[in-house]
Amino acid sequence: MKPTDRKSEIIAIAAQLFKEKGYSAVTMRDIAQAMNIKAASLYNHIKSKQEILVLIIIEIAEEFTQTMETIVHSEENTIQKLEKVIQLHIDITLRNADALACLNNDWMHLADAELAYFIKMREDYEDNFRTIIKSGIANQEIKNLNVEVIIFSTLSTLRTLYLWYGKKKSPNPTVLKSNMIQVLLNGIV
Amino acid sequence: MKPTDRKSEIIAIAAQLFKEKGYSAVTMRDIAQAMNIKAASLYNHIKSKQEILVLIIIEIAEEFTQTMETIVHSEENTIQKLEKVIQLHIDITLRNADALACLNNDWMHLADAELAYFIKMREDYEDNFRTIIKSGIANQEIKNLNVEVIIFSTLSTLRTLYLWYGKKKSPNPTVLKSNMIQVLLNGIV
DNA sequence: ATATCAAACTAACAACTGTTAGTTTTAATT
DNA sequence: AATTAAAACTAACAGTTGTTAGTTTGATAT
Repeated sequence: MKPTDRKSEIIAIAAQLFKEKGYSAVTMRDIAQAMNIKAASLYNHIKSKQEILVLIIIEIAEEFTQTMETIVHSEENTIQKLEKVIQLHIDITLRNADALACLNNDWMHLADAELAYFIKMREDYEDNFRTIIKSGIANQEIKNLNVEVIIFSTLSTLRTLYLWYGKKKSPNPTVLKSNMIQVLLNGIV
Repeated sequence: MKPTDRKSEIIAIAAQLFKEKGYSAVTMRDIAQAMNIKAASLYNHIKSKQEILVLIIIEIAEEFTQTMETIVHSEENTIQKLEKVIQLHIDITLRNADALACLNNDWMHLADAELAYFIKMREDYEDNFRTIIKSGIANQEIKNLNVEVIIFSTLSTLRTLYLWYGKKKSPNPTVLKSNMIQVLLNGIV
């Protein structure tokens, strides 16, 4: 019935719980109970609670980083690049909203090497986004507004999509994408 | 030197710590240490850790609720109302970014009555926002796009302002407000 | 000087935390 | 039927958690 192995199940369930209550508020016993096993049994599959967090966050962060790298170096115009970025966020949100919530809220509970790695990826991502916007302003494809405000308002929306998707009133993916492009690029007025 | 009483100091320091690590990851000993006292001494001023959370979140939530109520019932046009909402979020972010972070990330750790009260306020806030947008679309002051997408992208940006404000690259409040209005209302293209 | 009171302290608690060690169960392979 | 290995179990640990009880300190008012 379930083609995924036990470790993947643990990670999926943990991500779900982390989304609801946050990493620190979720105990190994909570995760175990959600799987109908005892906490100690989890350690047959994973090394530590930390490892679960790392596996949830880093994979997704790398996907963002790599796809953004591809987009920024492509030959498309600014508008097309921004549409690709919007698509990227919508895709990952639809595929793994729980992990995305975890990445957004619990990244600071990563330790040492992984924390540094994550922060580096996030900075690179924002720098690439900034490059797209600046070049768009230079070409006059984008209005000459404060670059940081543009980056911040766009990324804020895309990063918190997971909060809204799944609500009863939220539109289907196709409508979401086209309306999101309209709202973020052309405004609402 | 400090006109605030001890209880207010505890709440301010706790909000700061909650912002950095989240409610569950911050211990009473952490809060005490940041004040150079022992954990038990905190209980001369506050009833419980829960009470700290309630005091941080509810006051701000009520301010949002009340001001939004005033805005939605005012005689201004849709654009003016939206500008007032943007101003509201910027004002509170500048005045109390820590509490805002706490409201956004830790509201689910409220208990019972306060949790229900908070959720009610948040729903009312969103409903009032929806009313403004719908009436704006009806008047043709606002484009006829998906209402939920408009609400979600605007509120996402305004709610996470605290994440960006204070960064070195962030603009001063006046520039922030005018650019934010431009970006959110008229778009970037 | 004495009394007062807020605000600090020490000491301790019972419950809960992540994790380990060693054992038993379960199911597939030989 | 015997062997193996994955995956569950019980029991326990050392450290941390929020909180309480009772005591001492230090400044202010009498």
